[in-house]
Amino acid sequence: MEKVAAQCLGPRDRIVGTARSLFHKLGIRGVGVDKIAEEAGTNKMTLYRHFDSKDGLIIECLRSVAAEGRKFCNDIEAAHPGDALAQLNDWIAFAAGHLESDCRGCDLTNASVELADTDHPAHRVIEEFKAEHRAWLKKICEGLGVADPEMLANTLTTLLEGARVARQSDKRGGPKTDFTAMASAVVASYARK
Amino acid sequence: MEKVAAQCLGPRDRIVGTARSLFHKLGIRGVGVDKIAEEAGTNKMTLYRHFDSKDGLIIECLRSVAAEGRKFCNDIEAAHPGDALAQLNDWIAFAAGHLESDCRGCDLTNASVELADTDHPAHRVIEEFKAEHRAWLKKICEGLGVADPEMLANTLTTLLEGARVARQSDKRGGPKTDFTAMASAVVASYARK
DNA sequence: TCGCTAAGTTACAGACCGGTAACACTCCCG
DNA sequence: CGGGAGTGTTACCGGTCTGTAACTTAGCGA
Repeated sequence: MEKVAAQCLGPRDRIVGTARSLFHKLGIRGVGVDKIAEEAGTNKMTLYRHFDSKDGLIIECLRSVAAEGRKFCNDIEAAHPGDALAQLNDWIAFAAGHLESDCRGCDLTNASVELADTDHPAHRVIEEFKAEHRAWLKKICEGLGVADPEMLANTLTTLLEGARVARQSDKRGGPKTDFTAMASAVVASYARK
Repeated sequence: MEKVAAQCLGPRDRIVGTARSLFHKLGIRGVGVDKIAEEAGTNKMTLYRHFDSKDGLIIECLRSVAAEGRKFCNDIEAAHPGDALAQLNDWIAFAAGHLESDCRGCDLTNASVELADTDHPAHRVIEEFKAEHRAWLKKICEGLGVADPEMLANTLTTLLEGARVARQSDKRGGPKTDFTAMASAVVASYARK
């Protein structure tokens, strides 16, 4: 069959890419390793030669998602060196773009909901990235010179988290376009203080 | 065994109560009908006499959660008739209380994440309640006389949605206590306009 | 006491899942 | 040309899941 990803990548990368896509669409518990392997143009044995278990594949996928998130942050920072306001606006625009193009939310957040067991190693990866991202946004907010940069950063991340998860249970056009307005209003209110 | 709910209720109510509790703790896909029946002090056959399928039980549980949410709204409204600000403060306090006492978030939101298939009938129940709740909060915000009551209501619901889902991937003390501060700041900034 | 209904019990079917064993193949490097 | 690592293929194991069948028991009203 070799559905889509018949790219010139090794089996391992194809498996991670396919798994990420399927986990995103169907949920982690909604797809089996057999389907992942087949969709990646390989088979289950090869999958288990690269990953010790499904859980191992899951955390590899989440790490990959986190790495992408870090890259976005770095790109934003590199695009407007020293200009905190431009960086924040880019962050808002990037988030809004995500909301527009995709209605299944954040893979890390979804995983934390699906993997209810707190002891699951995936939670470490998720918590680490979320904390890192909050700290990064806080640093940017500090560059704005507002009164309470930490609370502004927390408000913005919470707002984004809510918008992304709400998009899955909100069938009006709402959250995607609303986010920019809500976030901008929050930023403006903090800047005014 | 008859774990906990050996109350004087019919099997049906015990099943719904137990299912809600287990779905909440372990996730919908993380618990089987057999475990639900056993924990409810009955058995699988009786469960299937009252519900046509696990999906049927799921939507019954979600309806029950939604009904509880409506009751909270009604209680808030009844406690401060005509006083929109007091109602809003109650809503914030109630939400903060929820964040403090529970770290597994909103059952409806979690279900919308777990049941990735958009055609699943549960999504109808979830979307309906979320829309209703947004409209209810919007009505209250209109009573405040602020400039843009709808955007304030959307900001607050999105903030709560984010705080509840973030609580599952945020192991610092954060979201619970932060929510009151963030929400109050948002309300204040809208009132000031 | 009779008889009906709701509930409990046991067993099972069929599907899917994660994970493994054994073996055949291909392709690249020396 | 030879050999070994990486990959593909098939079959299987044990467990769990939803859902059903057939039968027994308990309670309650007439």
